[in-house]
Order: sequence, then C-alpha cells, then structure tokens
Amino acid sequence: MEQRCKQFRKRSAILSCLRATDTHPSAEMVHEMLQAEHPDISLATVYRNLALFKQQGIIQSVATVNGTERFDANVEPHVHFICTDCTAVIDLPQVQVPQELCGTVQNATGGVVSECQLTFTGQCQACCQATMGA
Amino acid sequence: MEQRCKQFRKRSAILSCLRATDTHPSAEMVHEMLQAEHPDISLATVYRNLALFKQQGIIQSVATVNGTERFDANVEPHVHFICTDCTAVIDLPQVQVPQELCGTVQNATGGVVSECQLTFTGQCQACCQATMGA
DNA sequence: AAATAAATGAGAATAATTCTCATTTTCCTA
DNA sequence: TAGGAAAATGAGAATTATTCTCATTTATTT
Repeated sequence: MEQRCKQFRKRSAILSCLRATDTHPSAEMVHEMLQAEHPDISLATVYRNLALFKQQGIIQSVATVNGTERFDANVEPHVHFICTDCTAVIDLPQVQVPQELCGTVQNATGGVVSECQLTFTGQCQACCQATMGA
Repeated sequence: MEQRCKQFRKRSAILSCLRATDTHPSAEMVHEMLQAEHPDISLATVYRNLALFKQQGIIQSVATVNGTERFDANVEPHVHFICTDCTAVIDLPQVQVPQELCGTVQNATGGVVSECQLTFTGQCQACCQATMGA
C-alpha cells in the first residue's frame, strides 16, 4: 500500500524506534537502528526530535554514560542499572522507585520535585564473567 | 613558613577545594575556585586529577547536568536534588539512600553493584520564587 | 494551486573533555 | 648531595557529543 506522504514522518519513526527497544539508546544508537528502514534520516534530526520528545515529556533521559546521553521512551518511574564496562543500561522492574519520598524532598528543599531517579551502577553479569575469564 | 616544594602539590589543592565545598562543582568550577590561591593551575590538570580521584574512589561523579559532569568529595551514599533551572546540585541529608536494595539488584542482574544513586530533579526554592515573580 | 508553516539534511559551530608533548618538579639512589 | 628516572604539569591541539544555521523539501491551509 502506498504511503500518503512521499516522506513518511521521520519524527514518528524515531519515536517508534525508541519505543521498540529497552536498551536505552543514545541519539547515535537510535540513528544507527534507523538506518535499515530510514537510511535518509540525518543525525541532526534524531537529536532534534529526541530533544523535542523530552521537552514534551513523552521520553526521558535516564543517564549520561561515558559522556553520552541515554534515552528511554518509558516515562513511568522505574529503576536502572548501568554497567560501567559495556555501558549497558538495564531496567530493574524488581525494584521500586521510592516516589513517596518526593513529598519529603519538596518539604526539605522548599522547591518542586518533578522527577525521582534511582540508579544502580556496577558490572553486569556478562562483563563480570568476561572479567573473570581474563 | 616556607613550603618544602617550590611547586606546592597542586593535586592536593584540587582535592582540598572539592572537599571544602558542598556545591558539587564541575571541573571548570573547581578551576575557577582555585584561581585565587593557585592561579597557575591549568584546567587540564584539574580534569586529570578529578579523573584520577574518581578512579581511586576518593571522589565521585554525582550527575551530568546540562552536559557537564559534577563532582563530590563526599563518597558516602547520600541523596541529591538537581535544579533544572540554575543547575544547582544540593545534598538531601533528610532522605536515605536505599542501600539495602543493592543485594536485590545483584540477585536480579547477576552482576555486581558498586554504587546506588538516588536523585531528585526539579526546581529549587530560589528558582521557584523567581519563576513566580516573572 | 499558491502561500505559509514546519521539518529536514548537511555540515559548520560549540562546548566539554581528553590527549600530546615539551618542560618542570619530585623522588630515588649512588 | 648530585644525577637520573619517574611523575606531574601547562598550553594548546585534538576529539567527541551536541547544537545551530540555512537552504531545501515536505506538509498544511486557504
């Protein structure tokens, strides 16, 4: 079936791509993942749209790993684990975000809390084993 | 009293500087803070030594705010609040880091957890008021 | 269909960080 | 205590992630 628009919305392709993965990719990773289906999307467009989505609150930035920002289309509060070896960012549904502390923090600071992030850092299983072997 | 070394250890000056503040400065902020006492310390040396301290585990990087890494000489687990307006990074001694979850995470991932960070993001009191006024 | 607005590509520009290398300083040893 | 090796530093070049510019393309409105 023909597409209505010659240039099918690249914007939605970027969002779909991020929604289809749980790897918390960087802008460049998203760009790479899109190469197969949309080889004509420029890196600047990826950056632009990720910034837009973030501002709209439909995606979030979960961490900066080795100087590179990582994104997540899951904006529900959830916990992450970051492997310092392979830079993998992994969801931890087994652990709850202590959202109830947001109120405490607002009282303590007198400010407004918009987000609460709980992040564990270390070595993932694969990297642990790789290190062992070495 | 004369200093034993012509070039008093710049390394320790950098560490002292970071230990003397609770503002979680960036490398550039540390460099600026040192200008008065050590105007001859180069920015490269600040970066170099912060990286070294971090690797040694005597300081930690607490966040990347607007693309800039922020450091903390307090390596005891503690909670932070980041103001997205003024980029201030503030300690929250009122809230505990759920360290006990590290075990849960290790079990869940099969990896090794070396760190647990709990970070709240929002608008600090000062910036709230400033926004109101506007 | 014309006019206007929005989105994009390509590459230049920017900013934080790292690297290189010559020089200086410290440490070690004879 | 001098001399040499090792470590640390300064200055600025290089690198890397990200943002910006602007001409062009695509979408929307009338």
